[in-house]
Amino acid sequence: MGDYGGSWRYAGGGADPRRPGSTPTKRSRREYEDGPPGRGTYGTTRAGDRDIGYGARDRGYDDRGARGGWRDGDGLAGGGDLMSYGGGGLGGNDLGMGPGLGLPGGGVGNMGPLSLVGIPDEPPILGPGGRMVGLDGGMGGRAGGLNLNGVAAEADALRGNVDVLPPDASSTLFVDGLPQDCSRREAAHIFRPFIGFKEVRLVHKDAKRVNGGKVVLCFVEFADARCAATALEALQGYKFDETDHDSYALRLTFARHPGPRGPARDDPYRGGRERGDDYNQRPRGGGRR
DNA sequence: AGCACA
Repeated sequence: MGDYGGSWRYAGGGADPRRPGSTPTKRSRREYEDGPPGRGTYGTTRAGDRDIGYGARDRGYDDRGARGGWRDGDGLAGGGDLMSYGGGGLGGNDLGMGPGLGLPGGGVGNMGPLSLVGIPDEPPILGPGGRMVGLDGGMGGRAGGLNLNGVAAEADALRGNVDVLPPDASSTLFVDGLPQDCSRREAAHIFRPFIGFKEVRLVHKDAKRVNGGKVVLCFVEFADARCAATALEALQGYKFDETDHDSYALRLTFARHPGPRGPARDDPYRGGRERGDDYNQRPRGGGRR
């Protein structure tokens, strides 16, 4: 029962970037980066309808992605490579969220964070987008005609109901509860499927308890707060081993001091987003030069 | 509950 549970929603229901007809070629990718900063139309939230279950937690999303056909590039960053996901290109199963849309420099803007949760071993599901929130930027039209295969609940969940983000929302997630031996690569696999994912930073700290060992903290950078929020909600409580009830469950919050190292200083997108006060106040580069 | 990197 976190603070965020159900109290807000986020833009879901983007079109699947890989859907035919709007194939994100390298050329068209540029368009995505220029999505209008506007708010889009926030759908109303239906009260009581929680647990969107983007599937990250209840579908076999963990390992298949990791071992499947990732084309890894550098293996960790979200941006850059139009990888074919699960080896499938358009065949998307898995989460179907937009890894194919790894945007360099974080340009997702307010595109619906999720295209759609894939259903393993189901035919490809295209972006729901019944109502696409603020996605007019460059997807080349609305995502009509989806094929939801009659999964009504899924459709509802993905329709893209949005409320405002929590006040402390930021583009950086703080993730706790990773196993000690979790590698950066492994952590990145968890978040990469989410649109707007950029980077994972692992931090090894000593546990508070003296007898405790190390604890692994994780900071995940997203293109914007809404993308982060989507991942937060979807992965909250995510268990590494869902068969083992005692296994690690992720706890995700927004980072207290979102200090995105990126976007790079020359990234034009940088100006479009508000930054925390203390970030700007923070001394940079140690004094005079 | 636990928050680092530049």
